[in-house]
Amino acid sequence: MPELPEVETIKRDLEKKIIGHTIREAAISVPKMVSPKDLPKRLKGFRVLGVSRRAKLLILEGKSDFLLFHLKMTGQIVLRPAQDFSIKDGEARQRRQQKQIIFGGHPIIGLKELPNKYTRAIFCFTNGDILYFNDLRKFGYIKLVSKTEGEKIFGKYGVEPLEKSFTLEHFIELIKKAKTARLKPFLLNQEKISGLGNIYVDEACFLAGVRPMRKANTLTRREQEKLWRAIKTILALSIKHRGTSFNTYIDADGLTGRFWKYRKIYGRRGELCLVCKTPIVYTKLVGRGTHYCPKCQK
DNA sequence: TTCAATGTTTAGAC
DNA sequence: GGTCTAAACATTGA
Repeated sequence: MPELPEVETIKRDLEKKIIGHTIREAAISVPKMVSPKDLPKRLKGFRVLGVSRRAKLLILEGKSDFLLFHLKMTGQIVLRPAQDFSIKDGEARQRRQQKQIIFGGHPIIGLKELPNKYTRAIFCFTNGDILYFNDLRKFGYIKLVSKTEGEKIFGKYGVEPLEKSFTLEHFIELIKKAKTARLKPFLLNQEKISGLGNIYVDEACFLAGVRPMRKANTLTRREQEKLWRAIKTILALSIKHRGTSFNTYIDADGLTGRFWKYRKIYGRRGELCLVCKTPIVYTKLVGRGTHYCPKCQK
């Protein structure tokens, strides 16, 4: 699922747990998802000094390197705290369950054991905590880069929509440059604005009352402003609800993303618009499933 | 069997 | 240089 709010949620949860901790050992099972090839060797003794996010990239900051995670469509990060062996068996299991924290990503139903068949990399910390990188479709990647290389990668991404630098003026400039591009590909383009994915593009367009297939340069000033505001509103709302989970990975732990319940348009194919009761239209746009209300969105 | 899925990159056409 | 499209990556489930 990982779009900006999901990665941001992971980032906020992780930084509370792993800053200052050191990787004792790393193991990878799908080499093509990882670079450089000798990553496990090079990660020995990697101390996490900070956790951050750029676009949809999760970043563990080391002394001289960045460890980058991209979860793509089905990536998932789980931190399992060290198990407490000092308490009795049944109790330990229960406590472990309570302490087991899911840091978002794609929910894989019915696979609660760790590691599981989708586990692509494992990082063991010296304090006993274990970080799992799971990815059903193997689209994601893990990359250890120097800080210089890292900055180069970050530089390719566009403005962060929740930062102050994402001003209305800046947004209007981008729209101007986008010319005849349709809103969907324009908003999905990470080099323009970074972090929006398919769900939030549909949601933002709905909130702004504009159709995803509108040409960017046909927006009125009023629509530009509404869309700008909608992007920030939607992202902030989703972060508040810990992002989007299509399903719950672990039941009743209160830690799964709740934004799914608040979505107004995405994934509601065939249902009625919550505002005007018109059937929601589903179509394909630039190869992506796209939803809009033909009455509310112009 | 066929289609679609939360992301990104690339190739080719215009 | 830009934009658009389809395809590729790999897997599952409806």
